[in-house]
Amino acid sequence: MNKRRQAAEETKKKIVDAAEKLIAEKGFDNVSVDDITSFCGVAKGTFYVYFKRKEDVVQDIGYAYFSAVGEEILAMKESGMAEKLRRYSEKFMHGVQRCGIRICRQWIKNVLDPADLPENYPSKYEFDVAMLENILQDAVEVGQLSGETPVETLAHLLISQLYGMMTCWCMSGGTFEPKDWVGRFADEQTERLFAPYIKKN
Amino acid sequence: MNKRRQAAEETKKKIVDAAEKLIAEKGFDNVSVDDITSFCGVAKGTFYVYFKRKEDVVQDIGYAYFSAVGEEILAMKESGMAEKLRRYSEKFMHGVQRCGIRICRQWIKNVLDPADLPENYPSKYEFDVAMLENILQDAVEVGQLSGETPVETLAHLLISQLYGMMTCWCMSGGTFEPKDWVGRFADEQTERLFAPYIKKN
Amino acid sequence: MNKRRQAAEETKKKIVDAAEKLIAEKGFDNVSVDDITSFCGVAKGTFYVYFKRKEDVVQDIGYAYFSAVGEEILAMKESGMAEKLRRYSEKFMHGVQRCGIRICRQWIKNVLDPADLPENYPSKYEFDVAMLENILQDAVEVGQLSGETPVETLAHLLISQLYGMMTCWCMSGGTFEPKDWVGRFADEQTERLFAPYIKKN
Amino acid sequence: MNKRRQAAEETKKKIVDAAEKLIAEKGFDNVSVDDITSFCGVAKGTFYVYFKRKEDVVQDIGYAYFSAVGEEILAMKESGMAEKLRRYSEKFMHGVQRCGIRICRQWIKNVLDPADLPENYPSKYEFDVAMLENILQDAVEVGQLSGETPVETLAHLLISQLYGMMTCWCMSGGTFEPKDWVGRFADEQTERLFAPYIKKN
DNA sequence: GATGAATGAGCGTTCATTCAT
DNA sequence: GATGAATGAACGCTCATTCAT
Repeated sequence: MNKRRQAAEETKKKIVDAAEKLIAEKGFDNVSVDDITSFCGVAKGTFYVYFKRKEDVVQDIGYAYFSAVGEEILAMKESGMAEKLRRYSEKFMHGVQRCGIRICRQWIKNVLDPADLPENYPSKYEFDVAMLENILQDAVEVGQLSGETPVETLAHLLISQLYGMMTCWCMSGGTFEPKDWVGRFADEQTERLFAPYIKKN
Repeated sequence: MNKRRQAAEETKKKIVDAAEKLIAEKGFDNVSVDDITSFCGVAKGTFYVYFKRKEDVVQDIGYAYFSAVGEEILAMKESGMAEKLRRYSEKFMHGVQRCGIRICRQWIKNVLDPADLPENYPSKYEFDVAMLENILQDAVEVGQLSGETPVETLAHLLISQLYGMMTCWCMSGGTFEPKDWVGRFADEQTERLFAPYIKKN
Repeated sequence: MNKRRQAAEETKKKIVDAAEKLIAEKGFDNVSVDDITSFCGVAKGTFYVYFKRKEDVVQDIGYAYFSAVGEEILAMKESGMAEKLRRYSEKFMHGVQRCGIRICRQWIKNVLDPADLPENYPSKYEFDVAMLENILQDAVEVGQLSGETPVETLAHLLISQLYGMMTCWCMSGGTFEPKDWVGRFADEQTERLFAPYIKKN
Repeated sequence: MNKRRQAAEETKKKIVDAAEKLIAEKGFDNVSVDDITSFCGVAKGTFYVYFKRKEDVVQDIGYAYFSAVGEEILAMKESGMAEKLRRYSEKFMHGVQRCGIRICRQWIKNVLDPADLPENYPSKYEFDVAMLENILQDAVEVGQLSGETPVETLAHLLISQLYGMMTCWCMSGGTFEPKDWVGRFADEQTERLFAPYIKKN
């Protein structure tokens, strides 16, 4: 039933939101599953209906935001490739700042030490790559990128750069302004990366 | 007897050094008391001979360094008050950088959340204030500061500023250079703070 | 309606078959309800439509086989009582071997520790006794056993013997050949048990 | 202190004895650490002072018996090698029977699936091999076995045979009489194995 | 002062079972 | 009848802390 499904979605959202709030505040290690579930009024076991392991909830934090970014870029029909990429990078780093250091730290940790993630459980990194692949594939189809564009490789490369920036930002404790870096990246690195495949018209 | 005292001092130092090394490397939460004691080859219980709680060991990290700083300033018989204060701040922040973020974070945590510290167990913050009071009191006695100098208040104020800087440095992940800040502080804030009490001669 | 009934019967069979396969392979304790239901493609809750507790599914394993045995004996119109009993015992132990130790162990466990079985949920033991009672009652009616035959008592006694053998076989890990034992039993114990009530003709 | 040590030894024994009793009765999977510790009146955590993991306690069951066997064989100064080996095998299998199937099953499981045993935690298998090596080495030194005897290899071979018998005995549910097998082994296999190294005098 | 055995609260995780849809 | 989201008790294990020796 649609209603059942919707209720479940809401429960999951309650858990993710509680996790986001508590982890951003106290750090991943200082928040227990019990804290999260009792904060949002569900049973402890319910957490494990939605996440195989405590760590996995972190992957879902910011999901709504980052999904919306993907949609937004796909909707930019009038814009050139360079602009799309710059906007994507900007929005991405904005999301990073929005989620905060503690959560980013956990994202990075999960990438560095993927442990035994169940197959059908994509890390945030994989989610991000997949979304960018979508964007690039779409650009190929509407003729903004050439048919030879190595979509997968480029997606990995750009996302890696963004994760690198996120990491630096975390390690720096959040001082430097990612927007400045993004500016430089979009104008230099990224453009150089994509230049060979961008079609002029 | 002296020998026993000395042996005890050495045991404590072994523990503190082990704690410093391990915490700096892995973070306070990821180091257990067992890790610390087995690393330096003493029994678990010995830890609690010297520290009431696991957190307390952090207060002693850097103790030797910060003590030496105090001694050094007191020995600067020829220098003016402004120079002493500037030097103190510089050395202080140098010690902060030397101990590293993970340890500073724990210092700050202990100040923010003093919990149920046993009365006769001064936090690092209190230790630092007391030392600065010593320095200021000495300056009053040698006539560098006026007899009306609110020693305690000023000590708290300056240490607070330094702790503020330490906090910023931690939150920034260690990027910005505290020395620059110290320069400005010593020249402006600190001087303004102490100006009314500094005696000209 | 008939169709619905049939569909339900099939669902139940799917569950029992999955349970049989998995339990025989891994043992009752190492198979979860989730394992069973996801193995046969039904929802977790469906299991509880058919069984009040996880343990109860074991009672239904081999049901088809043991039912068929009962039918077969009832159909042996031409045979004498001794032959019927011997055939029943043989077939019974054959079914036991067929289901395997792990499942038998669980049958025995359920008999030994009936816990809070819901009233209308006969254990396999009760099912077996009831079936044998049917066979004996039929024999009384066709004149093979005297009217004084204590049907219920005898059924319990014989089934107990067979369960004893099953238990021995389980405890022995399945080495000795139950058929040999059955041979001796049918010829000695069983015959002596039933002798007073078997009518000669 | 000796007293402390002794008290600890007793605590460990209490735990092992409780584990032996409960596991032999209900099987490893149906006994929790809580069951064991509360049965013998110690705190849950105490269990983990002595054993890294729940499984490890099984390795210590029967320890006293098997140690005594080793001592006994070493004390058989007057006996020939063949007799020593036969006695060892007999006593070993007697110990196996004494501990019961459920515990043997767990021993075998731990050998088959050593998981991540900590280095200094020998499995029962390793303990048994080491003890037999001792016995053989002693025999070499007193001149019963030649200097060329491949002590380690032979120890492994004989223990493997005994474990093979234990496994068969478990799988058979305990029916066949290990003593008979041992008889044959000691007379045939074992003697053939050791024959080339036994010195006649 | 030093020890290390003992403690017990707390954590992450599993899973049989319930029940509204 | 079938579903699957929700539950909560129970488990294995960790670890800061206490205390008799």
